[in-house]
Amino acid sequence: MTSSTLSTTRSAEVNLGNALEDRGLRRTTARTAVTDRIEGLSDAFTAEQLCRDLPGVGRATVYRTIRHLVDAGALCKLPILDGAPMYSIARIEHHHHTVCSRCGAVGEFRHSTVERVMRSLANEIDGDIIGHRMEIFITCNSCLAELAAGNSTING
Amino acid sequence: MTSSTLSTTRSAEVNLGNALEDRGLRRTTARTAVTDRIEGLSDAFTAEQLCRDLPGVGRATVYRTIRHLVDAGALCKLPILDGAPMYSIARIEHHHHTVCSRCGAVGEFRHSTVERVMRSLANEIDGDIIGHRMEIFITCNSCLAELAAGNSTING
DNA sequence: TCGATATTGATACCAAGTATCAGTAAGTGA
DNA sequence: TCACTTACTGATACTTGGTATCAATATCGA
Repeated sequence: MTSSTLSTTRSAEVNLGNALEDRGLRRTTARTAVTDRIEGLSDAFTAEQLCRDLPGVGRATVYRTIRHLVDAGALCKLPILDGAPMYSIARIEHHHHTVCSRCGAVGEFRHSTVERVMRSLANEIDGDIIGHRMEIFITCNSCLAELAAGNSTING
Repeated sequence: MTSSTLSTTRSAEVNLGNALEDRGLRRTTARTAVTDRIEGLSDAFTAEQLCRDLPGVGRATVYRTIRHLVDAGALCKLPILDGAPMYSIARIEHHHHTVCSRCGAVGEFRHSTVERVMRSLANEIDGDIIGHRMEIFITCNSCLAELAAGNSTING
């Protein structure tokens, strides 16, 4: 994480409740429970995980609140190859994701070169480009550490 | 489509039946029906679409055959933001996809700059990069033509 | 406080995909 | 060609992820 073009800066000012109010939605106890829980999570999550974490809030309400937050641009929905999509708080406006293929941890990053490539592709793609999505699959540092520890225990 | 770095070359030699046999799977009438149908499609497709097209083949068999083909690397599975994943024949070994957000048409492309960006990101991402995925959302040329025709009829 | 209305959550439902398993087809050796 | 083993099939039931419905309830401005 050395280049100035790469940013994973986290803003502490994310307030999902405000994002809902800004869209004219009421601040209810159920919605507050959902947004508080999401803000308390450090990683990406699935809708079902949130339902399990909040047994006092109905499934329909959890799904509805997530949808509102995605519509508001406060959450990003990340389609996963197998299984339910994951959601993460959109802390950086336009960004891409790293997904650890071992533990599923999702990170955000932004790299100016990716945007430059998109501009250069614009001349070469048949049709009008209206957006793009990029995911980088990694083995994250903590998994690498675990793997190394595991190997040293087993093998020597 | 002018640059030599961008390739959408289609090889006519794709044979999904062989891909299955190479994995030690039997060449059965049901599997042949599925692979023939897929080879006859010009565009990406969903599993359910294939089930509808092949009423004589069981749903389970269609899903199983698709899974085998994906495992064999002969099909690529494309997670879509909402709805069922789409599948397309993997004609180019490593490639990315363009997805028309109006008609859903999926194209393949390969661009050397994308790979260069990946190599430059390797130094800057926390963890080991093991792969990546990129989709470009477009309005394809035929949709643009349709839209233009529709506008000229309605507005002028 | 009142009343209009947005919201909730239990429930039923739908779509996509998988597990099960008895019956069948395919390959193989005699 | 036959018999036999084993892979494969497909009907079915099930699971998972998510949405629609709707009566009851909470919210918030007047």
